[in-house]
Amino acid sequence: MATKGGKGKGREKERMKSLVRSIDVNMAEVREKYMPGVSIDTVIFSFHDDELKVLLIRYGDIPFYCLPGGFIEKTEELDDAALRILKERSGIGNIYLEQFYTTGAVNRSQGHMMGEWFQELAKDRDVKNWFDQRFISVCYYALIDEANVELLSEEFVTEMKWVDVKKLPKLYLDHALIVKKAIERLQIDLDQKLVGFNLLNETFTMGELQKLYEAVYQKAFDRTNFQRKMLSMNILERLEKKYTGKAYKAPYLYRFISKV
Amino acid sequence: MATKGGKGKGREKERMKSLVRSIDVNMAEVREKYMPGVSIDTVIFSFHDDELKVLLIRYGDIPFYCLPGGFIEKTEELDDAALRILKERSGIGNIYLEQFYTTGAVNRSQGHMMGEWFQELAKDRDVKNWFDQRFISVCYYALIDEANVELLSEEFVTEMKWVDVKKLPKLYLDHALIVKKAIERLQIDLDQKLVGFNLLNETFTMGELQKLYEAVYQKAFDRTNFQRKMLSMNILERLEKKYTGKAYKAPYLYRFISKV
DNA sequence: GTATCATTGTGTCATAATGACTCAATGAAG
DNA sequence: CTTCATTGAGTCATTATGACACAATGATAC
Repeated sequence: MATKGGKGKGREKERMKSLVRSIDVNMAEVREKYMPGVSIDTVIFSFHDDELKVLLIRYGDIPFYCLPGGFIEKTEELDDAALRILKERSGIGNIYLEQFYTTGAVNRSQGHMMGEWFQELAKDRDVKNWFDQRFISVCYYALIDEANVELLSEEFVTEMKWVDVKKLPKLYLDHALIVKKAIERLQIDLDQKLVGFNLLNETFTMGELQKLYEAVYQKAFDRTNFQRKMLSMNILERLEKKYTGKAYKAPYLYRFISKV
Repeated sequence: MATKGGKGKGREKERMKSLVRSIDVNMAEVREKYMPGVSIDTVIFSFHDDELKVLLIRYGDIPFYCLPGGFIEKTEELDDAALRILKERSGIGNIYLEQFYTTGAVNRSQGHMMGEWFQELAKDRDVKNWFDQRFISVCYYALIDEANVELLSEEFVTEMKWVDVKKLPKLYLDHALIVKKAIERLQIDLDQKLVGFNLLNETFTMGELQKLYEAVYQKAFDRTNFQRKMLSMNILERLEKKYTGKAYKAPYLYRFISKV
């Protein structure tokens, strides 16, 4: 996906603090600033064209995709770090975000030459030792509305795109496993915590809501029973009808009412 | 609870590898061996006298209790580290063990003088810097049968006991929060994964099973409906009656059949 | 205007699950 | 033999669920 320009100096400044920028500063500063051996990865879901998608990025010429991730400042809360990283990567904040898994495979950093790749990107600065560390990664997932997001890619990010979870390319290390775990967690949370808020527009039709559920659970539901169940939960407010211009009955629009 | 003696040289050797022993070896070796800034804490549940209990330990003269915890070797998988630490603390292995949360509050190590306490225990070795690190702790929970466990306390462990989750004393840092999160997770898992296996004897009565559920969910269930639900799941095998010597009808004994 | 058609909203029906009960059976003590 | 706490099983009303049927609707084709 093509990189879109930032909107102002504020945003540019934020970008300066990011993971990838960090390899451009003095390594001593990085070691001073960040927790060693611990990282954060985020699985950012969106829902578009009836597909559940995750945000993937690629650095430099590295031939595989990564989940947006970063490091934890020594004086920063875990949740805050995840929010900051998410903000830096996708440009948005104020989002539903949940920790769901911590991965720490010993070989996470082996066989992938991440150190070499970033060393190449960073040129004469010594970053290899940093990236060759074994990282224990605390994983969060987030849901965003693809339509409301302006993707801001960073200096060393050569690609950034939404990918259907059913068509994942080769991913960095165990990131495919992380996505799998995130979907499992999303399935549990979708019903219980009504996290669908962020994956749909403010208003939506019952059919759209059902397609979201079907994308997340990767199975079909009976249309009428689905509608009955959703309505019986008393979390939807029925609005006016939506005239689509299509040759069939106009569906009602709904909105979540339990924002509280 | 009084410390019970180990059974042999093998067990003694295992104890040598533990967290607390580690402060007795050269700090350079500790820094070489373990991941910096990352720890593991375990919430070990047992069920006895109708109470859900957690295992707490106390080091030296430190005036508050801790969850059994330890550090992760640089070449060790996270799950393996948790198993090892659990083995070292409680003496048992081969147990249901699940990661459920990672905590990393910045002030986890502040205001508690953990560095000072351990420095005192370790005498002339420099351990303060290690224990004054900010630790991000990956938390696991485990279920064990209190009756089958021989508690082995270690050199610097002055106390080790089972405590009713409803009567927790002052705990180290955010360990009370960790216990709370563990119970929440246990409530979710108990039904779905039938983890009750390890909290009861091989055979048990329906009343005992109900009391376990009531202790975990901290609410009462209707006796007859509970029995109906359990029996309808087809996971229990009815055995002979249990003659308790009490002045009432003898209940049946049951056993889980879905060990597969 | 009228017919057509995909889609939507509502209703039916059988079955399963659940919560609140009743009631007989039982095992030991007095 | 009576008493009594406890246990196992059953009843009944209510709610939830899965599989359908069917009418309503909004645009298009004629």
